[in-house]
Amino acid sequence: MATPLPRDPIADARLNWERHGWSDVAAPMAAITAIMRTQQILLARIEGVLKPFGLTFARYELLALLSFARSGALPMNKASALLQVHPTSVTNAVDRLQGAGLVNRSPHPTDGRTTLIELTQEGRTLAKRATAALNSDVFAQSGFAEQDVDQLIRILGTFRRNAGDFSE
Amino acid sequence: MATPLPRDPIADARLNWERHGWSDVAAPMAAITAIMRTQQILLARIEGVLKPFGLTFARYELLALLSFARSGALPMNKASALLQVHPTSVTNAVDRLQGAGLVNRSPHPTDGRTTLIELTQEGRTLAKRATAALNSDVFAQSGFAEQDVDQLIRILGTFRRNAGDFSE
DNA sequence: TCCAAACCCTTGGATGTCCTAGTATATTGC
DNA sequence: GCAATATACTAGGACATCCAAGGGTTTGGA
Repeated sequence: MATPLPRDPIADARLNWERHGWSDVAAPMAAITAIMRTQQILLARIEGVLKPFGLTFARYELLALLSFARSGALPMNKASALLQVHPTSVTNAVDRLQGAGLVNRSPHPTDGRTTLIELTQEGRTLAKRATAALNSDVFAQSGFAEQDVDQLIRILGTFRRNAGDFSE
Repeated sequence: MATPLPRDPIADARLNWERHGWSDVAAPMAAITAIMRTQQILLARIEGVLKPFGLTFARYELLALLSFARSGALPMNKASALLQVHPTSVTNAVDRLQGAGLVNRSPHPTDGRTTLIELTQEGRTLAKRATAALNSDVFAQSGFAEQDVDQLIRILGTFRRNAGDFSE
């Protein structure tokens, strides 16, 4: 980990915004920049925990998604929609997971366009172990106070709904 | 924009966590996943606004940082520290900005190891225009309620300090 | 029935991030 | 004063993401 900066760079950016007469958007700018930076920190932690398993976050997410599907299999376009990433990203992740023997591709029984991704036994086992590691090493020590976790879920949930992620 | 999902995938993930007996970490898991997804949405918006200027977010951040430096110039290692990205990422961004005529590299007057990045006149102008676009098209319509912006700044500020971003 | 439009996946290209290693310059300690 | 250590930047490689384009499969309207 790098040496801490003497001052908060995002707070400084906010001051710069105010100095330049953009006070009306300085706070949202700071909040959005903080989200970007926080994501970066969390991603680094997650990748660090997953590295010993030979997984990246993208691959883990796919593995976890499959492990929660009753049949252990999902169409690629379904996975793309649920993970909210571009179809090519799923193709990429499946290629690597398949290369590692964690998933298999199989044709859809009724739709010739669709490819199903299914967990292998090793894939299911690895997903379980990786999840346990994330639970204990990241989620159980998130660094957020309990009531702040609730605030985040509420605030970001509203944001995501307004952004068109889901309708419900 | 893709069609909204009928259900919130993160809320579903949380239910899955609870069903598997991980209730104690289900909420932080949901909060962290929400941060990842929110970052993705915001980044896409920002990149969309910057695209007409021929900028990406990474390049914009560097340009903006330089525009706030009194002299319009910074050592690369300083930029790396303030933007909190790897030095090679700064090298990459400077290469492209320099290719576009927006910044120049110049030797540090007293330290032969150090390279200064300085804004060109076009760089300064473009930074100004891009910032105006972000202010009006992203930050002024962030989608966060005013009090939620304050909550985010507080919660994420505490998190970043605890994560070692800054000491203050 | 049949062809155009819609849909699904993959390939190829551009960008960004990080890591590791290598070169050059400064600083430190003996 | 000089060797050992530290610092600064860059080159090459692995991954991830997106976009654009292409080939195969389905669907739906004329």
